[in-house]
This record gives sequence, structure tokens and C-alpha cells, in this order.
Amino acid sequence: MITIKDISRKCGVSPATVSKALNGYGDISEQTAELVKRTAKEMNYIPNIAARSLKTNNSHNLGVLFIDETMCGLTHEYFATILNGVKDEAEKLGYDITFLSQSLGNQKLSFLEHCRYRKCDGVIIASVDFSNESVIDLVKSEIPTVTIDYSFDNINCVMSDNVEGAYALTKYLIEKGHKRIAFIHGEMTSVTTKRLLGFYRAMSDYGVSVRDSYVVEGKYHDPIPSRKATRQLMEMEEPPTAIMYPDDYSYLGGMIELEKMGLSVPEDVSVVGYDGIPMSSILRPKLTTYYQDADKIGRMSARKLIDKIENSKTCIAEEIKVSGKFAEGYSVKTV
Amino acid sequence: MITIKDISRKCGVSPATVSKALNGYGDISEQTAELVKRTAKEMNYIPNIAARSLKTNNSHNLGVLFIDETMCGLTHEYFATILNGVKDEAEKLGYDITFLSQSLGNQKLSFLEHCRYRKCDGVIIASVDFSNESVIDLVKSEIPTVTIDYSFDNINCVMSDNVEGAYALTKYLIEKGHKRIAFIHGEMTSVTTKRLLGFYRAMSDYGVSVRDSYVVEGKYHDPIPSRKATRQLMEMEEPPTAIMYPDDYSYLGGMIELEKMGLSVPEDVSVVGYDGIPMSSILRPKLTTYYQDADKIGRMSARKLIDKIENSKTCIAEEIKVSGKFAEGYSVKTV
DNA sequence: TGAAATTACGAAAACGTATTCGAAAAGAAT
DNA sequence: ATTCTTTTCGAATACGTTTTCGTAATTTCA
Repeated sequence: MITIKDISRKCGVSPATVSKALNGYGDISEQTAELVKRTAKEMNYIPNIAARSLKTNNSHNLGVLFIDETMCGLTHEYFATILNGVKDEAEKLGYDITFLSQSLGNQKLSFLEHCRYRKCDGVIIASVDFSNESVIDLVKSEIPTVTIDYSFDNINCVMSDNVEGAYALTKYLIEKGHKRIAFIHGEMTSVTTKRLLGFYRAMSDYGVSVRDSYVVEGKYHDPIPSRKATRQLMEMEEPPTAIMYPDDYSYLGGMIELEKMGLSVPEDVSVVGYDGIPMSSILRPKLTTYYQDADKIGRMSARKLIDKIENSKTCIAEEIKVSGKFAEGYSVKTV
Repeated sequence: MITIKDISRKCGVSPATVSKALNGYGDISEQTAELVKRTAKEMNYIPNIAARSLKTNNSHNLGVLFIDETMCGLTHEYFATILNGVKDEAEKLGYDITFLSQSLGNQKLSFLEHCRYRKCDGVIIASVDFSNESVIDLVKSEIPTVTIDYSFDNINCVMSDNVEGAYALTKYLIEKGHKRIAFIHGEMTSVTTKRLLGFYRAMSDYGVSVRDSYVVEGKYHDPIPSRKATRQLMEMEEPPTAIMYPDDYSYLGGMIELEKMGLSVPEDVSVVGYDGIPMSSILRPKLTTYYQDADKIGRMSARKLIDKIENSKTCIAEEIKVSGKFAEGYSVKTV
């Protein structure tokens, strides 16, 4: 392994000078800096990250918390795409990412401990149970944090515009002539609140009344509750003519249940999803949904987090909205 | 930050003793070891990984190479599931994972350089272009490596039994009465060779002749080539009665093309996929496919790699087969 | 020309750990 | 009681960087 010392010997300068030259201190003359950089490249020098990290106490490493209790965090297209965005952007800015967990080997660690252990400079949190104590500890710690699709006070947060998304979908259904619109929503998080707001606002704006019994709770990214909710809705004496699902995945559950009941989409009931995962455009019938720019959400998160890390004073906490796009399919018919 | 020194002071022993006690040296009496461990826990001691890594020259960190040129590595359910398995198993054994890339910040790095930079103890490679020079350099390096779904001589490799998978699917079609069976295969890799072998072997075993024009090249995990291949096959004067696709994703391409041609599955043509991603069981009609145990593939890879890292002498290079399972759907009809 | 300011560099200490080697203490054997 | 072995511990060094601070050399200014 070739070190700073080897370079210093070859260049006839001190190790200190090499370090400074490589890190762009103004302290060094142009010529020696050039010489050092050149020989470093020639000798295939790779800095020892452990030594550097030991000294500087930062690692150029971001922690990501992506796995929820249903263990489907990574395999879900929406989150996988976000992760990919995070990864790409972080790489561009010179950071690697590390998955955070609550155990390493036989030790039990909290997320925060794992984070400290790996010396993560910051953390990105998505797709977890935000009421989990261990998660909250992490958020409240001194470690720079960005949350995705969930907002804490005074913490950077990135999400798509959920009010506008739900509004757009609702408006579309209304314009297609629907009046009996059901809304299956996810767990009551800040995201859900916003979507509900968008839904109610659209209904109100267009003078369509909301039936309380049409608004039922399901779960994000889980087909099972959606199946139940779908059956419950369609077995009413006056079933809805359109159902809005929490997301594209959970819609799949609904689809299966509808099929089982001998109902077809959109002939018997119109449906819309949410997320716009690649799959949704490939489903038959093509799903009408609201496309969230997951890649951009990931990139923005990484960028904001790194900004926070590197400019902790000037960087202020904010909620960043990434705009999405309404995506028309064939899952809604005109009534 | 609390260090080994703090503990030593509190326990009235030397830092060396603390280090030994914490790392289980036989060098230390039971009682002091106990004392040290207890106070370490009490004081919430978290070892400084940078210092340790600097000294021992290993990081308890695995590199993973998962992104292919189509940039869909992570968002593909099959690979996402593998990654998840790798992650879980690695965590259990006390390792974290880091994504390898070819650039970090403004520097251009080879995978190998990135690996050295992050001091990865070993690497898991999947879903990449294995003919890429930078990948080959990495494989040929001294760094312990496990490849997934691709075998190099003398390198640990994990894959499902592709011969058996293709054989099972082919046999199923034959038993359903099909004789004109088309086989769209992926790029000519070692995996493809094995699947072709399974296909030919089954056809031969059951005395069904293979038509050369029915064996065409597509691409793994890419719907586009499959669309083309599908059209080409179905426009023949004597089209096949069954089509085997490289994987479930690329089958989706075929499905779209068939629909466009006004053909429906399985009435007009029977199809089978490969992989058994969760989606395939949710598609209509439910896809007949060969389920690869992606989670297990990931876990086995991690376990084997860590075995190699920790017992480099005794651990021998081998090709590990993870058995899959035939999964019947409704996409094949009896003729 | 002399003093002051600037530039360019190096010596040295520090980061927190692991590990070698020697020494002291305790126990065993004679 | 003496020697020999075993057990238990600590002093010291090294890992490869970064960074402070001092100093020598050079330039600027009055």
C-alpha cells in the first residue's frame, strides 16, 4: 500500500506538504502542488480513508434507513428508485451510502448507535415507521437528517406534492362524471393528511359531497388491507363508481378482489392509484395514477443532506416539494 | 466521544487490557474481562471503526456491484430481493455493505480503486456486464469475490440451477401437449448456456424436435427485445404454440406486443417466464414461471463471501446452486 | 537599507485502536 | 525454600492522516 510518505520521499518534500497539496491548501506553491499531484497519480495513490476519518472525524458516508417492518422497503419499486437516486447523487458528490440496521453481528444496536459506529456524516430516512422510538432518537440527534415523505418540525424533508396529487386525481374522476368516489387511504401520517386534504378540497371545489363511509383506511404498499376495503366498499347497497387507492401496489390487492367478485375495471368500477411505478403502465388495463418523481426525490434528498453536512450554518431546514405528474391510463370510464 | 482510555481509567486498568477484554483475548482474567465489558456497556462505548480499521486493515464492510448499464439494477425486483438478502445476512454476521461505483465526486475510479478506497473486505457482484474490463480487474484482484449468476474459474459463484429451471418449464409445456415451442433467451452468458442446455435436454428427452428458427436471442430484464422477438415469432407462417421468455420482466414486453397483435394469453399462445418475481403472481393471467429464491441467493452469497474473508485458507472456491421452484399459473393451455 | 509583511514549507502531535513483548505475580513442582 | 511454569497485565509502538504552529526564505514597503 502506497502512502503519503512514499510520495513525500519521491518528491523530496515533507508528508505535511503532500497532504496539503492533495487537499488544496493555499499554503503550497503552485509548482510543488503540481508535482505532488502528478506523482500521486503516477504512483496510483489511494488515500487511506480510515486514517483520514480517524483524524477528521468524518467519513464521507451517508446512512440510509429504508427498511420498514414489512421488510419490503428495498423490493418496492418506488423506494428502490428513490434509493437509486440517492446513491447516484451521493456518488456524484463524493459520498458512499451505508444501510442502517438495528443489529450488527450479535450486538443489538439502535439506529443511532449504528450510525455513530459507521461514523455516518448524515442520514436519509424513508419507508420506515416514523413513530418508532429508535427512529425518533435518530432524528432528534445531532446527526444531520433528511426525511422522505414524512415531516418533522425543523428537519429537512423531501416529498412530492401530495395535496396536488390527490387533488389532480380527484378532479379527473369528477370531470369524468363520477360522484360516488371512494378514497382508500394509507396509515394516518402527514402524507395521508395532505392527500386527504387534496381529496376534500377537490370535492368541495367541484361541489361533490363526500360520503364518510366511502373514506376508509387501508395501508400503503400492502395489498391485503386494500382487498378488504375494496370488498367492503363494493358490497355496500350503494357502492362507489370509482375507488382511489393509496398507491399502485395496494391497488393490485384491490384488483384481485374485484376480479374475485366478478367485477371488471373500468366497466364496473373505475380506479386510480398513486406513485406511478413502472409497473403501473404495463398493467392491463393501464392504471391511471399520479406519477411521483422518485428518482428526483432521492437525488434532492442526497443533495440537501450533503448541503446540510458541509454548510451546517447556512443551510436552513425546509420542506422540499418535488412535483409529480398526473398519468392517464384506461382504468377510468366516463359516467 | 467515549474511548477505550475512558474505560481503562474507570476500571483502573490499562487501555491495552480494555482492548483485549473487549476483543476476547485469553490473556485477561475472567473478572477483569467482565468488569471491562460491563463498564463499556454502561458508558455506552462505541468502538471507533476508523481507528480499528486503520490498525487492522479491515473494515467489516462488503462492496456490492449491482448496477448494470441499463441502470435498472436496483429497481428490478429480482436484484432488489437479492440485495436485500445480502444485506440481511451480512448484518447478521457483523458486516455492512457499500455500493461500488466508478466515480466518487469528481474523481474517476475503477471499481477496484473504489473498493480499495473504502477498504472493502470483499465484493459481491451481480447484474453487471461481466465482460467489462473494470469488472474483470476486480474479479482477478486479490480481493475476495463472489459472483451471482455468472461463473468465473476459481471464483466463488452463487446461482440457481438454471439447467433444471429451463428443463422444468420445457417439460411442463411438452406435457401440456405443446410441440412448437419457442425459446427467447437472454444474452449469451453462462446462465443462458445452462438454460439452453436444459431446454434442449428436455426437448430431446421427450422426443420433441427443436426448430432453429424458434430459438431467438432477446435480452434479460428488457421488454423491448422481447417485443421484437415475439412479433417475429408470431408472424411466421407457422408460429409457435408456446413461448418461453428470458424472465418475467421481459415477458411483459411480449405481453404488450401480443395484445397489440390482437392475440390473447393463453387462448392464442401459451407463455412462461422465469424468475418468479412477486409481480408475476399478480399479473393477469397469472404467469407460469420458475421461481428463483433470490433472497436465498443473496444470503448464500454474503455467507460464502464472509467465510472466504475470515477463513481464506480453508475456504475453497465453488459454485453454489440454489434450487428454485416451478410455479404454475394460468398462462399455459393444454393443446 | 532596514524593518515589516508575506510566502512556502516542515516538525511534531494527535486521532483511537490493536498487538507485541516483557515483567510481575501467582501457582506448581522439586 | 528454590526454581520453573503459568497467568495476568501494561508500556510502548505503529497504523496513515491532518493540522497547528513555528521558522526560514522571500518579497514589499517606507
